[in-house]
Amino acid sequence: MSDNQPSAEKQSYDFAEIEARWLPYWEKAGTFVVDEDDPRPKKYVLDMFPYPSGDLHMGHAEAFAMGDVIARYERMRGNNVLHPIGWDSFGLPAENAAIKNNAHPAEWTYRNIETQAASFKRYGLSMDWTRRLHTSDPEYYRWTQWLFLQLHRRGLAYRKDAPVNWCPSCQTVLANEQVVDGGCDRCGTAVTKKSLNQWYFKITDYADRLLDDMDQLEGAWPERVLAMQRNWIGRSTGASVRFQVEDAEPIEVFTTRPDTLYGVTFMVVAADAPLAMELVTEAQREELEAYRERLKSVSEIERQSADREKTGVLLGRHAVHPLTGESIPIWASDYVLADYGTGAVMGVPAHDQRDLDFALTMGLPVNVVVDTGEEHPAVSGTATAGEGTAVNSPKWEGLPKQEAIARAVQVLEESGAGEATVNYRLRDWLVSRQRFWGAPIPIIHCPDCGEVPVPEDQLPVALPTEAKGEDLAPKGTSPLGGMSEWVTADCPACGGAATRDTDTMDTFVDSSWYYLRYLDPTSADQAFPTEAANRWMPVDQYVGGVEHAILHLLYSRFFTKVLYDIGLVNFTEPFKALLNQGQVLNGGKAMSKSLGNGVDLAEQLDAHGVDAVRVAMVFAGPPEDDIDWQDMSPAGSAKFLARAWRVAQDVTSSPGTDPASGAAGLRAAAHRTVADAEQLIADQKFNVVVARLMELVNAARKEIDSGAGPADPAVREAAEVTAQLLSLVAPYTAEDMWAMLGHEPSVANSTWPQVDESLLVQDTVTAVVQVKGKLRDKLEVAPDISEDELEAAALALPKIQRYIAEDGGVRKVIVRAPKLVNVVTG
RNA sequence: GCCCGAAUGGCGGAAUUGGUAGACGCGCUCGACUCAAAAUCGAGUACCUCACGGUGUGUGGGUUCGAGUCCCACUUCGGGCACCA
Repeated sequence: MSDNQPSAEKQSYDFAEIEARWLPYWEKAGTFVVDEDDPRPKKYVLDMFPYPSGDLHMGHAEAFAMGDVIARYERMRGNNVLHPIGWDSFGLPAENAAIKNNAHPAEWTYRNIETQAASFKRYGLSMDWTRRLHTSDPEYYRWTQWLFLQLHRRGLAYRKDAPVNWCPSCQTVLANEQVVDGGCDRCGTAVTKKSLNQWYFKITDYADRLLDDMDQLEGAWPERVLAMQRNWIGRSTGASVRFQVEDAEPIEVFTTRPDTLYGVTFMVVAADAPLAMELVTEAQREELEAYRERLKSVSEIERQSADREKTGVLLGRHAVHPLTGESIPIWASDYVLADYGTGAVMGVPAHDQRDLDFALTMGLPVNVVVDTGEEHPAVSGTATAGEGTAVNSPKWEGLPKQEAIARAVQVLEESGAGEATVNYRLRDWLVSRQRFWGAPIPIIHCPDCGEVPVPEDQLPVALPTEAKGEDLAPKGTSPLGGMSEWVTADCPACGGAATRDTDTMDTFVDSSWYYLRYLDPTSADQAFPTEAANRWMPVDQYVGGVEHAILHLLYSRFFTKVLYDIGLVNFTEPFKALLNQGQVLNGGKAMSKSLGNGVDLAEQLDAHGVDAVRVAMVFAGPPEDDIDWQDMSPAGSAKFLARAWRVAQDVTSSPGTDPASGAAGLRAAAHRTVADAEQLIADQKFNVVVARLMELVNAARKEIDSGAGPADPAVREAAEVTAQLLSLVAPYTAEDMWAMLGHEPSVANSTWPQVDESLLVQDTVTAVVQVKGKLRDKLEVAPDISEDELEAAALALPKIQRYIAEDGGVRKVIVRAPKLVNVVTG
């Protein structure tokens, strides 16, 4: 290793030279390649894989710096660490670039991947590059298709006609989760509704498990992510109630407030649901059709606005109240959602604000059936939805809310008019897309046999490689549909002429299982090896942005549960712990081209060095907080790194020197730093780890310059500890220090320093003396001082005696030996 | 509207279980070295007060010998969901 040792004469810290020395070394030595047969405990540390949009940016730099701290720490702690990298490489931007440049999306995609890969390597991440994967490789999406077929086989992938979210700009459908504030989450265009036949995954079958299994994640996932998922799944308990209808099928509704049943004065069905057309009388048909026509021009953003004026059409038909036999008018309105519950609701205007707004607009009666002590809703305009006592409700008169609900359910069940029900906000996952650059859905449509899965041995259904430019332009139907040679296929069942399904899968399908593919990314026999999955999974630490709090994480959790049910894995949650790193802002705002406040990562790396940028990222604040580039100082970080490096350079003792005889103060500082770092890393306070390291470097500097001198064994010990701890954040500098100190590379594979507990025991501790809770004096005492001794010493202090005399004597003394005495006077 | 989270010097942020508020860094001031500069090293830096001392962790209350930390009410900011019956 003599090649790697800097020459003996003093040089100055040169990050470029240090980077040039170690980057090729790690690659050549395979420092971070995982040994599957390593018997040590496993740790799977995973960063959310990037989308290849141009080069890496500041956000990547932060997130991957955090993940690498954890991976490197776990490695030095004696674990066999799997820390892989790959690319989420299907998706729209590649397709748009291809249309613009008259090229195939693969060109843009793989060029960007190479750029990013080179940047990731330069960034010094402790990745196992041999496991690299790309979701757009046929070798990968073959298995995405295979998984689709497994879901299909179990009835979890199905097609239905339904109103779907449609982005007029991207010319494709969107999942519910991809509609943000009524707009497309990619381009922001207002989403419209369109009735289409589309593929869905039946995630709703897993709603309960997705909720209940969150118990496993409690404490290890950010609370807000768990809250968002709970909210998204939105379980509400209540009752189904059936209302008989004159000359038609009964209408079933869902309600969370069956106790308000006596307050029903009307019913409403979703105007855009087929049910409305079924119920409408001939006399009202024309009016309903006109209303439905008007609704088509209303954007989702408008429609979702809660304070919008209520509109609706009377259907001319009446339902029968199941308890009173009263006749109830049925309306159609757009304030009722077609795809939640049954698409119909019972209107209880007194106790539901939306129903009240509707009733007041249409002049419908408002009957109070829960006495909450508030003003009559018809007068106040505010529905009373809170706690209260049932009134005008013969079968549960006088009961408080919760009891009334229970009683109402019982009454409904006895009368056969309804039963207790659970409803979810979660909808099935719409997975088909009318775009080119994704995994084709492996289904063949046969005029005789219908929907036929592509046989597994014929996977992958590969994308055409010659398509380019205008071939890929969005047309409202999949571009694949225009490639007739590709579309034509023989039916696998009957051999007759048939056509391929021309839609591709949502890219979130690709990313729902990639963490399993890393376990054997090149396998041509299986999606992933079950044995290795059960050994490596679940991921011990997942790191990524909070923007995936719902979509990707929910889908991955769903996939894992499906795989568990199929018997392919023996765990039910994919990610044991989750760290959401914050964003890198500039001037309080997210960096963006339109604001012109972007900071180029490569320029910063050139100017300050990789390590300085990484230290700046980690030191700027707690990992989960947003950090602002304006508040950061990569130059300051570089200064610290140079300081640390010089400490190692100044060490004159030989490697292997016994530290026992070294300066006691510095030894204690070094061991205290290691002990603190362990706790701080467990608490994910990486910024404080850096602060502690700065203190240690300062202490070592002082010892060298004005203490025991550079030859003191404690200086070597401190330098070694610094190199090891620093390697979590600044791998290049640390590696160079480690080599200067005469050790074999790599510091990344060195053993985490052992804390000598006896060095942490201090000779004296500072006891604070308070009078009535205010700090008045301090005492240096032995750590094992008795309470009586400490009290006596404190009371004997002249300053304290003065306060006692002034304040009228001692009333009480609280002693917490050896840290504190509080004298209560008066 | 509902659900989460946050608020500490000029700035980013520290502060196991309630027990020295402001670690560490940035910035700023001064000094050493230098012909000079850079780099480096050292000292100082919450606020008020000449000082003794006093005041201080978004606001107002409370619990406690003692509160940044616990409880109640509120304010502001950030995030999520939202006509989900």
